[in-house]
Amino acid sequence: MFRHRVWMVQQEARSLRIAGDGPPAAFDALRRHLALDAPLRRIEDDLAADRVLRRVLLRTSGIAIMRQDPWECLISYVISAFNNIPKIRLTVDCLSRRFGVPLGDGQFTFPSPERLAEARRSTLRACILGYRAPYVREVARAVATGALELERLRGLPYEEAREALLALPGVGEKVAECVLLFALEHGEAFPVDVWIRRTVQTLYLRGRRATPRVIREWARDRFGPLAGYANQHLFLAARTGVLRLTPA
DNA sequence: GTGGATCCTAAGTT
DNA sequence: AAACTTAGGATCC
Repeated sequence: MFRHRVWMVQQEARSLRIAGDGPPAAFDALRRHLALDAPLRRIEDDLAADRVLRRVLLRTSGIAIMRQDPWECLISYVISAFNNIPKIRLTVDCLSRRFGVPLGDGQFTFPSPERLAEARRSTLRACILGYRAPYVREVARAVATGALELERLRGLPYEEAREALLALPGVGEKVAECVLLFALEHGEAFPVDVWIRRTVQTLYLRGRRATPRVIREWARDRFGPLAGYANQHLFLAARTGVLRLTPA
């Protein structure tokens, strides 16, 4: 589902087949949403200058970083903290059913900031948010009142956009970097979770330990505007197990 | 082999 | 720096 419309997107050998009825403008918007316009050849050629990535790319080539909706992305990652993926899905589905707009076919849109901002804490907790409930509501309130203008962060320098996100409750370094990279088009963002940390330590630091902050700064220094793409190739390789990493 | 109790884990942040 | 909600997976009867 994209912008209140249901689309069929099917993976082909080296491309995507998109089906759905809507004006050409909506189709183009979906293409940009999926980042089908990203210059992957050039990006990967650049990254391949790095010895480690050159090897990783053999297994991960072809991925693009979607341009997600900032609001939906922000809330989703606030929910993701210290949580697991199946449960994150349950929560997002629950919130959509209770606060989203029904599309008539059994599906619901992601809830608006306004609806979440006025949600009762008890209702939020019913969606298994647990201790994150007040975070979600406060973030929703910041967006609903205009105290936080997410779209404006897109055009700000990376550091400034980052600071604005970190000021929100429930948003730490990792979540902020995710929103910067996946929604706000800040390509130098480098989210460090346990997988990325382990991978970087093993492949680049000879197994030596480093804090998330050190790793993030190291990555930005090394890969610049492509740090985010480097991150995703390393992450995918780690999670799909093609690197045979020893757990740290 | 199936079912249920129990323990552990999980896309971090405060 | 310890504590945090809680569903799902792993382990063990």
